[in-house]
Amino acid sequence: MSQNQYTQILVRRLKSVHNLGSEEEAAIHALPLRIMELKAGQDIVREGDRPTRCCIVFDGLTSWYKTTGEGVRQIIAFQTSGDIPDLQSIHLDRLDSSLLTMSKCTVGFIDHDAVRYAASRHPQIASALWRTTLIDAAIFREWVINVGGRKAPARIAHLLCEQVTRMRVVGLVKEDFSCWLPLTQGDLAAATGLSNVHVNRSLQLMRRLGLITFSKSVLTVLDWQGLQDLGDFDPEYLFLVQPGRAGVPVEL
Amino acid sequence: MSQNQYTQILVRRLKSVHNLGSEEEAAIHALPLRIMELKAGQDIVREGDRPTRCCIVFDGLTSWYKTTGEGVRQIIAFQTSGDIPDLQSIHLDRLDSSLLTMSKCTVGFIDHDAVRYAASRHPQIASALWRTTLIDAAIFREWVINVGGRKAPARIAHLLCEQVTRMRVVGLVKEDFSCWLPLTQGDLAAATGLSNVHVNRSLQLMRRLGLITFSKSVLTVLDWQGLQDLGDFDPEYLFLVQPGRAGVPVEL
DNA sequence: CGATTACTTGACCTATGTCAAGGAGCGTGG
DNA sequence: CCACGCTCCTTGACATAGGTCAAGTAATCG
Repeated sequence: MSQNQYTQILVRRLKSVHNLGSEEEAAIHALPLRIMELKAGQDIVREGDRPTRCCIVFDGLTSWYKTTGEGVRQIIAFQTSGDIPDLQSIHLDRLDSSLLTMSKCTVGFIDHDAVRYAASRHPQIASALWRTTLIDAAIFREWVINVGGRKAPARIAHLLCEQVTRMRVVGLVKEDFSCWLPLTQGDLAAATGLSNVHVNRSLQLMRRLGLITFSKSVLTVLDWQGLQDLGDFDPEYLFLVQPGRAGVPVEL
Repeated sequence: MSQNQYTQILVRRLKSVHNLGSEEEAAIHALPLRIMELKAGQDIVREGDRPTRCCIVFDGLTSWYKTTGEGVRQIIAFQTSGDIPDLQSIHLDRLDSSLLTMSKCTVGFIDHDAVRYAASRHPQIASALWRTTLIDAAIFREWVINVGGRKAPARIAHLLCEQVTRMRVVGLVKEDFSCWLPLTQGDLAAATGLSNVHVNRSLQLMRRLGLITFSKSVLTVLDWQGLQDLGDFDPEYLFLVQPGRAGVPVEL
């Protein structure tokens, strides 16, 4: 894959978040991007780090996580193709959580300085990036509700709905509503604040209800409406734009 | 209180988040601010609204909340003096949660257009505002961990630690480590994802341990270290700056 | 002073966690 | 190609944190 094909993924993502002109597109394509392949289970950056560059996910799945004093690992967010996990590090020098590859990943790195320069030259880019971080925050808010207010099966269903929805937007869900989701039941447990065993049992319930199939990292949704109902899922908080309507043209 | 005294609160807050020059200060003082007094228990804005202005809290306590399909109310965040709860609405037109006054409040409103204009003229202000929303996001992340990964007493202790820490920064905690915290046990339950009764019992435990006193909306911390230990609290995620060091001078 | 709201307590229930063991799949090295 | 050793999934028995219900008390307020 050429450099240009990677930046194209970034352009598409940002255009789905905010209007960008051709000038801005060119500026994004001109960003100095370093591509890296990473194995599964690697920390990309760790809590306490002070990175000087941003990470962009092009392929694979990554997650933010943090460990409590009692040693419980809590996953806070997942990122797939097009996501910029640590965009916030442009303005928050110190990382408050760790970023982990959940699978083999292709990621890119861009120096903060380059991002800042592009943003200062192109207010549209700055707006797009800001809006991206605001959507991330909206997702965190929904996660608070998910782990704080829903029962086990609903939590898991909600999480799966979110993943499928976000992956669908970037073309990672097949016609038959199946997608590659490289998460173990233990990972789902860490993301929902449940135990391993209980996730297992809840998944069995969801299978018995005919909602999903999930094995060997392949999730298939058999009953999308049913899954959304179980998970109390309403995608509004993801602030997706209708295809064709390229974001809300808010000017700085 | 004069208009200027209110904008002064805003200036102080933003300067604690990011470097601002005298020019930027002047621009903030020039913002058209409308002050309002609100009673306790009022929705300032609601999920689904498309506000055209930002809200700033000058006095009292407000909260973001959302209600699940099963009717469980989950509080997602609290705001006190100097906080700008719905700053994100500059870029996200639709609100994904509702903002409620937990007490009598003095709030101010500034039109989005005015904020955008100030931000476009003064990159430092734009950076300060962006950084503010990023810190909010860091707090959401910590809340995910809190409700997802900690036991009841730890959750409550962590929440109280956060509130006390944030209020201390803006001078709302007295010498004797007491502060006005207008929350019922039911509110604490909604914020921690616990039941009313269990919050009651956990608070009793914390009192028995000699950590706090909490009655009639007055919280007194008797053992700050003990409370932090119980709550597994580390304030790093709040990105406070040492007094004197006015934020990290990151340029757009 | 009655009504309302918040707090407290006890009894009981259940969702979820913990522990432990077995099985299935899979990559690696001999 | 087998065998070992992973890691993950599954299941059962049991434990417990926390929820629910219900009633009573205390505080607050018009």
